[in-house]
Amino acid sequence: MKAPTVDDVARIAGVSRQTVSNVVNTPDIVREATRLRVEAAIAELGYRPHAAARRLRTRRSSTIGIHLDPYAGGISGVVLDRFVHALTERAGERDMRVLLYAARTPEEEISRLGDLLEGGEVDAVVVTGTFHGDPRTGWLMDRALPFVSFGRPWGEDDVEAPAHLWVDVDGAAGTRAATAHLLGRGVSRIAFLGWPSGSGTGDERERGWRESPASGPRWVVEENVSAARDVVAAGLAAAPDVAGIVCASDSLAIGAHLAVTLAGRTDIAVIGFDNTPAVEALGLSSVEQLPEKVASGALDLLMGENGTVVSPRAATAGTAHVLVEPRLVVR
Amino acid sequence: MKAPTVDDVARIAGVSRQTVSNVVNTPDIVREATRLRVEAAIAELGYRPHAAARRLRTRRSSTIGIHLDPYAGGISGVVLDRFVHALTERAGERDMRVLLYAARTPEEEISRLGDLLEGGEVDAVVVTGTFHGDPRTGWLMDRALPFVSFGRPWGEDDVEAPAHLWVDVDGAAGTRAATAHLLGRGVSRIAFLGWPSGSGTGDERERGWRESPASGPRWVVEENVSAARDVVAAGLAAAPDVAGIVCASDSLAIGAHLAVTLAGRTDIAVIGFDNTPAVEALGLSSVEQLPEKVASGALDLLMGENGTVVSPRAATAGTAHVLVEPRLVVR
DNA sequence: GCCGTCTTTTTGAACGTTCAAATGACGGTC
DNA sequence: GACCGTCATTTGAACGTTCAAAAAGACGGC
Repeated sequence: MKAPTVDDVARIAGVSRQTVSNVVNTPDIVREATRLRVEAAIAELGYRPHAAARRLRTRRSSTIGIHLDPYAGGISGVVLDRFVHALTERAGERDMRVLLYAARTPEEEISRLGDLLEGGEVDAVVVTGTFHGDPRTGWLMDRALPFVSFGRPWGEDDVEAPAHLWVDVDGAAGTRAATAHLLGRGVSRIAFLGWPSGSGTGDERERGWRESPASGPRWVVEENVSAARDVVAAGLAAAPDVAGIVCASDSLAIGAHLAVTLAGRTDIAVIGFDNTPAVEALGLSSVEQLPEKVASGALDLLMGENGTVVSPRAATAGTAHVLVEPRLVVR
Repeated sequence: MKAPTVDDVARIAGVSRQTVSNVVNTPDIVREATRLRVEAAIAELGYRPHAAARRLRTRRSSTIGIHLDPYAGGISGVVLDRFVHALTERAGERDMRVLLYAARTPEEEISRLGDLLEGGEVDAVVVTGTFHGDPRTGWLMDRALPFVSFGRPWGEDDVEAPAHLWVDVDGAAGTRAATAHLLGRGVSRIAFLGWPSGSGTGDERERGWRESPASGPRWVVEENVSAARDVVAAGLAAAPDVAGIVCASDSLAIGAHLAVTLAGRTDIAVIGFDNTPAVEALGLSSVEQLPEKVASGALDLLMGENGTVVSPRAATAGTAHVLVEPRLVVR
């Protein structure tokens, strides 16, 4: 009843331990006849390599860690979840596993990161939701631990001289596309509904609208559907000629949609950001972040274009980040 | 620059390997003075136990595997994602990790399950989205591999003589509560908007409404917002006295909500199922599945009430499943 | 038949931990 | 003072794999 080991397979096939190992890991260096004999023995016994023994010897876990925030309940979590899905699929293609870990605070997360990385539980981690002055990235860099962040290193550096590997979505390009789409349909008075200044992500998204040849008010509100509805209702009353609203998130877009519907102004086009199931259900257009591309980019940075082993790219300008161009989904 | 091992710590603290191991794993059997000395040495060197070595020796990975479906894009994925979040948090409290794996078909999933469980990569798995005649559960049972399913073993058995460990949400109780809520508010003509018969989950949810003292039509449609909208629009035209709609999912509820709004019948109450961010944003009531309780239940079944080691409960009647009573969130 | 080269296979050791059993220290009892 | 029991600590071995180096085989040329 005990699980078979390389030795058991070797005995049956009449070869040595190491040859069995070679058949499993580097079949091309084994003579064909031998290989077939060993493969038959493996099949007969139902042999599976023991992951822990392999990890111990190779000092690789073939596992990537990713943090899950305490579930916020809001719409925003959906993008992260889609990213986790995509990461799992892409990682599987490279014979990698994805391990989740939970932490409520950056401090708790740092402690977890230490356990996981220095204990050899994971080979690298993906840090999500970075913010200005994030203690996690600094801690990881000090120890030269392999990681990539989903979200750029706000403020500290940028595209020119990256402080570390990162992947991000080009928020400005997203809102620029949304604004251009409305302009192309003859809408000229286009408002932007965004968050208070100071969040890197929000400022980026606003920039794509501001730099477009569109005129219209800028409305500001916290991430909250009913607050957004009220702000838009008031804004429309003050500026009734607005004919399109570009929003920094789908939550805000839903609020705007409600205000527009209640005011009977269904002629006004509302565009969201994140393309969550909620706006899909409501038939609103939205900017799609393409989490699949973000996931592929993260793995490329950590493992090289086609690598199956973690060996992070050096953080030198130009190749140390991936900036994904989002796509406008028109409905 | 090499990572310190138990031996390094032992040398500094002037004790043996095993004593260091005891300080880490069973501190109470070590004399206080010794323990403090060892702890100081651990802190000084920044020692972390090497996960792979521990796993190899103990033959435990302290890891639970969970499958992620290919991302469907729809609203339904949200419940599973919340469950994964909750499972990760609860598992962390018991010193357990959660490993994700992807698979597109049941066959591919079975192959993955074999690798993970028999290779010692995970101690147990959580199988989600079980269906009638599911090949995965049978395969796992044949090999006596530890697992629990989120979703009951439809058809093959049930509460009386469980075939395996399972956790599920009591769908009938959810729609019963929704119907009762409407009845309590004086609404008597209550329709049910559900899926075609045959899916265990859908039939359960319908049952909670059918067994309630409510009269009203039963409308059937695939899981699709615009199809639901059309069905409800037609249904309301035929039965204008309907004053409440209980739905089998939030997607259907959004469709119903759209139909109700377009028909100007905002007096009609619509209740969804899953309490996703989308219906929250729209201000609809919905039945909340409480994924946190499902996650706790799954771990209780796999590890015992307070255990920190996987040792699945025997599948004997009464204690081999957890049926979570959902909660109606009124908006 | 022997040598050199290249390919294929085998051998010994090591990865870092914990289990199981042995040893040592210390009081208490007869 | 010898013996016993309890508690604290140490010792040797084992978990299953792959690395690095050594050995054996195959093959052609002379």
